[in-house]
Order: sequence, then C-alpha cells, then structure tokens
Amino acid sequence: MNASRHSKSDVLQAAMKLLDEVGLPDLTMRKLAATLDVQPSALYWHFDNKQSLLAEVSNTIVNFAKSVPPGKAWQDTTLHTALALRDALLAFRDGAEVVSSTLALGLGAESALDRIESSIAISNRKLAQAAAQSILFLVLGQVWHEQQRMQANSLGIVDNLEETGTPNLEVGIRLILQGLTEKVKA
Amino acid sequence: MNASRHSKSDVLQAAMKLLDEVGLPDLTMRKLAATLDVQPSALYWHFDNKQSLLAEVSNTIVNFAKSVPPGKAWQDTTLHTALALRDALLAFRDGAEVVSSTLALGLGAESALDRIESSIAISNRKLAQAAAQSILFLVLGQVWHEQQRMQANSLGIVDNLEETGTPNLEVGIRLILQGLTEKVKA
DNA sequence: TTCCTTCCTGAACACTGTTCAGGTTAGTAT
DNA sequence: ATACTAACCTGAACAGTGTTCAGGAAGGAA
Repeated sequence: MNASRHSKSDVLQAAMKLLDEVGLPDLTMRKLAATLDVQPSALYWHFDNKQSLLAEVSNTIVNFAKSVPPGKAWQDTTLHTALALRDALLAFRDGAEVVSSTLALGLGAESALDRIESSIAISNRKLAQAAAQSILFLVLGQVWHEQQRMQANSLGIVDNLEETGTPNLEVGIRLILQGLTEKVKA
Repeated sequence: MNASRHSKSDVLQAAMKLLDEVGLPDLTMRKLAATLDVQPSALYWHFDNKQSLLAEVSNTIVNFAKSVPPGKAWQDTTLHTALALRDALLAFRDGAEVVSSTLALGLGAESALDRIESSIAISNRKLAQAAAQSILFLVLGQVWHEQQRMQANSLGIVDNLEETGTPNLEVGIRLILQGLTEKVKA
C-alpha cells in the first residue's frame, strides 16, 4: 500500500481506512500522507483541500446504503430506506458526523435526501420534501449521538446504560410516517 | 471592556460577542484573549479548555429560549417550546452548530431536551422521550442547515432561493405531534 | 529522444489549542 | 501597616494543524 504512485481513489480509500482506525478528530492530512508514504503536500494534487476529501468520504458512506426496492406500502419503503441509511452511517466510524458536516456545508451527500424523498409516494411534493428532510435530520442526529457515545464508552467514560439510541430512531420515523399518512387522508 | 481584571462571566460574555462578530470557525482562544487585552493563557484560568467554554456558551443559548406556559392542548405547548428553542438558536450566530456539538459530546445543553419532553403530556414516557429526542434533532438539524446557508449567502455564494428552511421545520414537528396523537389514541 | 501529463518532494507560512513557572493584584485577617 | 492568601495574569514555549509553492522525477506516447 505504498512505495509506488497513487491515484485519487487510492487516497480516498486510504482516508476511509484511516478514519476507521483513528476516528474523525485524528484524521489529519499528515497522518493520511504517512500511511501512503508520501509528503502531505502530495495530497493536494488529488484534492483541493481537506473538505473536498471529506465530501467524497461522505458520498462513499451515503452510497454504501443499498437502495431499497419498493415494497407493498410506501411507508415501509421509506422506513427501510431510512434504516438503510442509518446502517450505512453506523458502518463507518464517525460516519454521521462526517456526513452531517459536509451536508451542512452543501458539499455532498445530497443523494441521501433524494432517496428518502423519492420513496415518499404522495402527491403533495412540498410536504414530501419537508418530511424527507425531517427524517434525514432525525437519522443523522440519532446516529451521531450514538456514535459519540460509542467512542466515549470505549474510552472508559461512564456508561449511563440507557441504550435508548437505536429504538428511538425507528419510533421517531414511524411517528413522522403516521402523521404523514393521516395528513394525506384529509 | 479591558484594562482591568476579568471574571469568568466576563470571558463568557466576550466569547458570545465574538461569536456573533466572527462566527464559530473564527472563534479562537487567541482572538478571544485579544478582545479582553489578555494573554491566551489567561483564559485557562477561567476554563479548563475551549470545549468547556463552548459548553457554557451552549447553555446560555439554550437557556435564552423563554419557557412556554402550558396552554390548552399539550401539542400546542410542545410545538411552541420547539419553536422557542428554534428562535433561541437563530438568535446567535452558528448557534445550532455550537449546541449540536456540545450536545453530541454530552457536555451541556441537555435542558433543551428536558423542556421538550416535559411538555409532552402523555403517559407513555418512553414514547414521549423518543418523540422529544426526535423533535430536538429536527430543530437542530434544520437550524444548522439554515444558518449555514445564511453565511454562504452572505459570502456571495449562489442563492438557490428555495427558502424551504423555516416552513419545513414546523411541518416536520407537526407530523411528529400528529403521529404521536394518533398513537396515543390507540 | 523529445514532450507532456501525472505525481511527488522539501521547505516554509500562518495559524491552532494548551501548558507552565513565575509574577502581579486585590482583599482579608492579624 | 503587615502578612497572608486567593484570584488573576504574563511570556514563552510545545506540538500540532491545513495549505502553498517552486521545482523535480516517473511513465507513457509521438
């Protein structure tokens, strides 16, 4: 994984591996360069800056969620789409924080929103968009919270053992879907 | 605002003023020290580290939301509580990001969640807690998004003029409340 | 062999949060 | 007034950060 020249996707791949090993706060350009046996400045040939790198990391994470085939009721499809995104975020260390940040900066990961929204099969698109955005924020917030606690616990910090993370997310999404269903009936 | 010695709350106050002037990314310990005519190291007598400072900034922001008196229906009270929190976040530059971060780290601002949860007058407390957490993430995510766009626009970056921020939040909260109401009936 | 694109070096710049030994100031007690 | 003590600050340094830039080397095609 060194000694020769590297392509852009090599760097991206190394970044994701390093993220998994050390977490987002310690994912520095210098450490990344070191794993590739390269000077830090070499990274800037492949990416304009660190944010651009993180944007592609975000896209990789989000696209890791396998797309959910439409099932019987669209509510089920939406729920599973959201849970698939949740699983993708959880599959990468600090995944939720990475995606949240680049999403806030408007630099990527928009496909997450698109997938949720297009699964909501109601005619009022403006309502569908609002609901999709709500579900997305819910997933990101919950997983971010959960992953932060994972790291805190692994560092020996007190475990308040509420374990309220995962179940809460599904409950929240179901509340939105139920509200949506009622509102569409009227 | 200088020349004499400073108390802990002086520093906190100066931090909030500086936050408003330069935003979170430029809120550095050195700049903060400069506004107080003090060496950066002096700040560490008042606060253990920057995160502790930001935690108190977060608490100040969250407690800025005036508490909503219980009205006719608890759904209304919850909605207004959430919107009051939204207004508080919007009242401070990068408020949502500051609060999100310290909340994720578990270092403060928990009263925001408490206020929302205690406004949800249903007997199933576990459900109420899940709903409150959902509403909180929704508010934080939406306002963070909105404030990021405010800064982007003020920097001359393209305005996609969707203006979908503020209305979407209320819609999302109402969906959760409606779903909650339905679920409680059953 | 020339040429051009791709990739990298090495050094520097301008920052960042944080620590620490020591000094000053203010207030309280004797 | 003197001594003591807590509150507050200095000045310098440490170890790190993202990023820039002039120049050099590797690889393939003409």
